[in-house]
Amino acid sequence: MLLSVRWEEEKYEDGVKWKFLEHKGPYFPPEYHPLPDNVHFYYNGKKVKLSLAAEEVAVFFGQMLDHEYTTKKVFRNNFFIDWRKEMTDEERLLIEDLDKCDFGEIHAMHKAKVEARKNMTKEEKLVKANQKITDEYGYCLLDHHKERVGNFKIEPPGLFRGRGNHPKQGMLKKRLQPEDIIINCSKESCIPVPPAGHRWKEIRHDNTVTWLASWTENIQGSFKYVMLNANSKLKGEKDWQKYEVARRLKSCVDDIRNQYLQDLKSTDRRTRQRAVALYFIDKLALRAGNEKEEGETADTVGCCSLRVEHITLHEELDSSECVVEFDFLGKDSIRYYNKVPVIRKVFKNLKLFMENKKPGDELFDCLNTIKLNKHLSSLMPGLTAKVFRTYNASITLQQQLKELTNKSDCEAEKLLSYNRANRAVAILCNHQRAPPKSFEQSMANLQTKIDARKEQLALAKTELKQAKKEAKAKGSTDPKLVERKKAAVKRCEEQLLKMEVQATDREENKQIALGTSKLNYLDPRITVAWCKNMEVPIEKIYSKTLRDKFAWAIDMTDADFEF
DNA sequence: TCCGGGACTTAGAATTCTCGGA
DNA sequence: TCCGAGAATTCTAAGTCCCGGA
Repeated sequence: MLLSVRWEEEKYEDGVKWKFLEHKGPYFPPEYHPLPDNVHFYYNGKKVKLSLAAEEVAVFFGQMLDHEYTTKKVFRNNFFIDWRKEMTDEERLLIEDLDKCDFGEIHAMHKAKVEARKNMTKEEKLVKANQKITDEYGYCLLDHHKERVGNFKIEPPGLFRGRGNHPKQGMLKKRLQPEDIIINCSKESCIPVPPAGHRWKEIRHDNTVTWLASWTENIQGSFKYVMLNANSKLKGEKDWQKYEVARRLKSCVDDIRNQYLQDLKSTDRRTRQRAVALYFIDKLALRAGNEKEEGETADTVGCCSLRVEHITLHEELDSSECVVEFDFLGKDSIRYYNKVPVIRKVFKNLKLFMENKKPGDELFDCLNTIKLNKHLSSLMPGLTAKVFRTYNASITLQQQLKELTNKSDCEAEKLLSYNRANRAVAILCNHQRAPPKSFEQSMANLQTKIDARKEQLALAKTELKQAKKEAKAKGSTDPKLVERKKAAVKRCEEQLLKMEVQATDREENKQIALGTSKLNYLDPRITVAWCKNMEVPIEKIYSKTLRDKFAWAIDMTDADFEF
């Protein structure tokens, strides 16, 4: 196991990220194995033996049959177009309608495989073989340190699963070959050996970047990278820097806020648009909102790319004045819906920006993220729109923890408070999740348990009373009986409280994802300091992976740390 | 100033693992 | 000991932001 690295050892020269990098190259997924003889594909009711290439793609679809994706028109169309490209001329001539395709046996085979795997022992699941792959490909040597590689496995082929209403969903993600992969490593290192009979696309020695391998993905034409694990020195240092920038914002945020409040009155429309956008980014933790290529991705927006149709102005709503109602799809097509009272100057500006525009027109027609970030970096070096999210998330956690936790609380209560503070951040950042499938059932189960425990407690109390009475009346035959009964009542009460707290926590968490903010937005030093103050073990908050990732913070943080 | 390429962080879903209760 | 729910981890899509060239 790797030990966490200390950070003071060496400072990198400006622009040079590393001096020595050696690795084995990425791991390629196994080749496609043809279907067994008893599994068939049918077209129009007739058995059809597909060519290997077409069969592989058919299997991708067949495996997904339970998924909603396969019912969507766009997904089906894209899949069918790409599938036909893999077919032989003969197959193409025959298979002309996806609706006439029967993947039933392929689907059944897949389900049976999944089921069989469930019942396998660890050995059968090839745990050891997988460990061997990790041992061989999962590590690299970076400036004399052995470091874990994050995603050392090349992405297997499959059907593209874009989020939301993605125009390219269902397209074929092609199998990657070594010939597609660029390797990056030191000149003087052992160059990774490509799989037998293959060669790499290119070998590069660029020490100003942190990736070990890269390729161009065939759906959007974007780059993909093999990079280091989050617990690596390189990533850890970057993470630390991110929070230091956010802390610097803390020291000048008042000035910046005053500035944009002033700018709301500017005679220059561009300045006023920038000020309103900044007001949203600061107050609502909206993302910057880069421009996107139309038709290439799902239609989502952030602050700068908001359109008129995404907001509704209410002079008065629910006894508040100047309310802006937001309704748009953000990153990952997650809906942002919020009704926010704003100051009058913002409200008036919004009205002006919306004048004479159609619903599909840009709200901030004189603004984009480049202009916004240029302005921000002039106010503070390193300041960009996303720093506000980090800053507001972390400061909110710190404030909420102060407000909610008492040293005298029991551990379960402290953890509930922590989760509530975490939740406040997740709500601010709009981190949502689909409610777990079995949510209602599991809540009901928990309630049943709580009820049972309540009965048990009542019984224990009665027994205690009885024992006391008997002890008083005739001097007990068992002198420790009362003590034992007392302990039983106490135990019962503790268990009941724990369950009730758990139920509250779970209910409040139904549609909220805490993980994203914990992983990306909350300065871990706030949490480490809180744990020390509250005498809560860090393991209660951070999983093993998070403790590794935040090793730098766990090492360096004292109880008196202030964000 | 605009544009596209490039590198990196952030995101929810899918998959795998683990642990507590029957 | 077995099972299943929930936690942890993995996966990879989808953002942000910077840079360099025209």
